[in-house]
Amino acid sequence: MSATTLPDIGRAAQRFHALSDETRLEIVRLLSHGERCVCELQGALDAAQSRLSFHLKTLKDAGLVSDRREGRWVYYALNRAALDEVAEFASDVKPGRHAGSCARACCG
Amino acid sequence: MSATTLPDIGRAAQRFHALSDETRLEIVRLLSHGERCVCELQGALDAAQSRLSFHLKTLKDAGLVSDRREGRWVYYALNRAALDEVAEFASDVKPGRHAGSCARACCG
DNA sequence: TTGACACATCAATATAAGTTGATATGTTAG
DNA sequence: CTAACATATCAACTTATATTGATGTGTCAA
Repeated sequence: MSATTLPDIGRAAQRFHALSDETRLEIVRLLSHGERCVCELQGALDAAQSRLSFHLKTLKDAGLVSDRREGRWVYYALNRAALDEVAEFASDVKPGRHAGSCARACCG
Repeated sequence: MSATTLPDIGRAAQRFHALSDETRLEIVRLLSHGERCVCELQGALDAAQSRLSFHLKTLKDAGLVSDRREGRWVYYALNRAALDEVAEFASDVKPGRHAGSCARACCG
């Protein structure tokens, strides 16, 4: 991922959007300790079940988490690759990474 | 910034939200080449002026850009520290960083 | 000091996202 | 087979965001 050819800016926006909600960030924080089923998250966050389900779907659609059914439980886990992409975007875009290669590039 | 004490989750959400819009990501991409005045961005993005102004304010409120007036122009530039924080969040939260230290932590 | 320029702000509107409560689906225990 | 559980989905509603066009503010040049 290079800053000159940012891939799929729409996909990046979707990932950032998934991370733009406090409830979802709490979920991510909890999942950073390992996979969890919905009911565990529910207990930890004290959130209505349908609400949690909605946020998990948002995270999943953005590729940030994956889910896995085990019996009646569904376990969610963070997707490391997607988080890498997020971090990569942020560092690729930092000024200085272009070493003056394109002083007035992109702006007419 | 450590994952066990994610600072100000609200602030993180605000930063991610600022990055959750394609127009704003384009702005960020342009600014990654160096500071730009609004009219340059306007030309590059073919966006209405008030629209651009709105998005720049969103980025500024989130601390992702700073502005500087020079004569009649206002130049915007990326804020490296804020981008660092974004990248840091993404990497702090990656599974594996907790090395089994808290197997079932946080979940009752 | 007037006019043009660069930008910000506002009000109105349109669209998207989040919450809630109810219902549906799949799974397991009895 | 049925009841209970874990989760997903849906419809209705509320709230937040984005877009547009108009107006306001600061700055410069003539």
